Amino acid sequence: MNDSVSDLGKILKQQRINTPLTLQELAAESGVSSSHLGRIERGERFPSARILRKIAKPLGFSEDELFTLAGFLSPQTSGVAEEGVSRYNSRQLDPYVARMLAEEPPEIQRAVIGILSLLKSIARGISK
Amino acid sequence: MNDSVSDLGKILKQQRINTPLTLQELAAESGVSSSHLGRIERGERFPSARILRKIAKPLGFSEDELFTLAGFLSPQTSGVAEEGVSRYNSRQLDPYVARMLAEEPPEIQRAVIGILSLLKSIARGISK
DNA sequence: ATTATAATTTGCCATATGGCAAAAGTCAAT
DNA sequence: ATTGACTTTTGCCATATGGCAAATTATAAT
Repeated sequence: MNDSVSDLGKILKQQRINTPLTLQELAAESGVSSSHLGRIERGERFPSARILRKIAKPLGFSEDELFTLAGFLSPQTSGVAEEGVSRYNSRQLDPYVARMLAEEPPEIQRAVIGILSLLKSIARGISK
Repeated sequence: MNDSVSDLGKILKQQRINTPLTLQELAAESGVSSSHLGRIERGERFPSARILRKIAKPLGFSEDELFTLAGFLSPQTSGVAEEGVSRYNSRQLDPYVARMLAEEPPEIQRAVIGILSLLKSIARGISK
């Protein structure tokens, strides 16, 4: 299991909480049992494509997006030659992150960056 | 099992024969056992997303294409959902913000979103 | 036909998925 | 504290997936 996979549960939960929905409500809307959804969120089960597809709309994801997050689709273009390309491209913006941030108005988006650099400079100060 | 599902096997076999490849060769190239591939072709098993992804390239399919054939993706989704997405497409990601965030590793990017939603939920609590 | 070789199918099994119902937490209002 | 209404987690089980090795079935080549 790689990072993105173990993160999937967190992402799904965060999105559900944000929406906001309870597990039971999501279960009702998606047709997936709440117990299974719970296990998926805490990483005890990995959702199949069928399940992913069912929960996409209620959570406001596009199918592609969820599939990419789940590692079922490779990001963006099809046809990456090597599967052992182990290292994640760190110069890319996580699609989930992009989508979440895009929902915020521009001033909030920039404030987020401001806070981030503030935190980074604080961290730099501490580590010195 | 419905029609389209039982068709998938025929399609895959057709494509393999056309390529041309034997089951064993496809197995070698895809990393999926030939016995499993055989069962998939004759409809005794249904391929998971992981398996589909593995065999896509050797067979000359794009991932999207195979996923759509398998019924995992609804036909013609390219990131933009056709339905009630009013809440989401209204906004765009500031290019500057995108550039700054893209320089951070994925876990930081997601942490930023986590902090943002935390702040938002706190704010919601206050305003109530 | 007979053997050799490659290709496909089958038997068996280990593991993963996912649902249902019961148990365990949460939380507000007495 | 206790009740009652939700929400989440757990126990258990039925089913599906997928690999390995043996068995079967083509396909040639003497």
